[in-house]
Amino acid sequence: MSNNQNIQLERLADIFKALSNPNRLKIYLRLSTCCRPGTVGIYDKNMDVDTMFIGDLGKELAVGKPTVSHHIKELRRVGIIQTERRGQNIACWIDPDIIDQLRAFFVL
Amino acid sequence: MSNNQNIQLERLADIFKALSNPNRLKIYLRLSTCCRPGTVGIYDKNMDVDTMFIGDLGKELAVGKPTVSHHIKELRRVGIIQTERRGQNIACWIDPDIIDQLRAFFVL
DNA sequence: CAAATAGTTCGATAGTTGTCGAATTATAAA
DNA sequence: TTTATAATTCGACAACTATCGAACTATTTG
Repeated sequence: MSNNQNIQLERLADIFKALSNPNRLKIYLRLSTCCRPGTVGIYDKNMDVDTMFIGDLGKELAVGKPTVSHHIKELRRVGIIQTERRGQNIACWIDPDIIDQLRAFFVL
Repeated sequence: MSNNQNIQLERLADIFKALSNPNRLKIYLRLSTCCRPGTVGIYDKNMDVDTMFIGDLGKELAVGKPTVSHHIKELRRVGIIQTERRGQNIACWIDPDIIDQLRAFFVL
C-alpha cells in the first residue's frame, strides 16, 4: 500500500538524505550564499549575480571530480538544486521553492 | 583540521540523517502531533496532554521492537527527541528547540 | 517470588553509500 | 583537426545501515 501520503513521506526522507552527507551539506551551504539577502523568491538564474560552477564547488571540497558529480546528481535528483550547462561549465543554484517547503515542515 | 564550523556541520548532517529514514520520519511526524497547535515552546512534558510511548510508536510502524528501539536511540542521539521512563513505559517527545533551529536553517 | 509487559542489547545479514581511478563525452580554443 | 578543460559514467570496494530473532534487563502486578 503506497498511497500519496507515503510517497510524500518517502520524498521528504529522500530530501533529508541528500542533506545528510557533510560534503553535500557543504555544497548546499556554499550555493545558498549565491542568493543575496532579500532576493529569495525573485532569484533570477540569468542575472549571474554570483554564478557557481560544479568545478568551483569541487575545489572547496577535498574530494575528486567523480564524487562531486555524484553529489550534485543526488542534490538535483531530489530537487534541491537545479543545473544548466553554460559552455564548458555547468551552473548550479538552489531551488528556493523547496527551501520554503522545508522551512514550513519544521513548524510544529 | 576539525574546527568548530565543521563540528556544527557534521552535527547538522547527523540530524538530517536521522530524519532521512522513512520510519524515523514517521516517528517524528507522529510525535509532532502530540503538541497541540499553539503550545509549541510552552510544551510541558508533565502535562501528559497526549503522551506517546515507544510501544505506541511501534504499533504504527510495521517493524519489530528492536528496530523501533534502534530508531528511537538514533533520534535521541542527535537531540531531536527526548525520553523519560514512566513505570514500564518510556515516554517520548520532540525537543522544540531543535525544530526552531532547523526552521531557521532553511531561511536562505 | 513468579509471571507479564516494555524496552534494550547482541550478532548476523542483505542492502546502501561514498569514494576512487580509468575511460568517456561535451564544449571551447588554437 | 588537434588539444585542453569540464564534467559524467562505470566498476570496484570498504564502510555503514536497517532489519531481524534471540537473549537480556527493568518494572509492575499477583
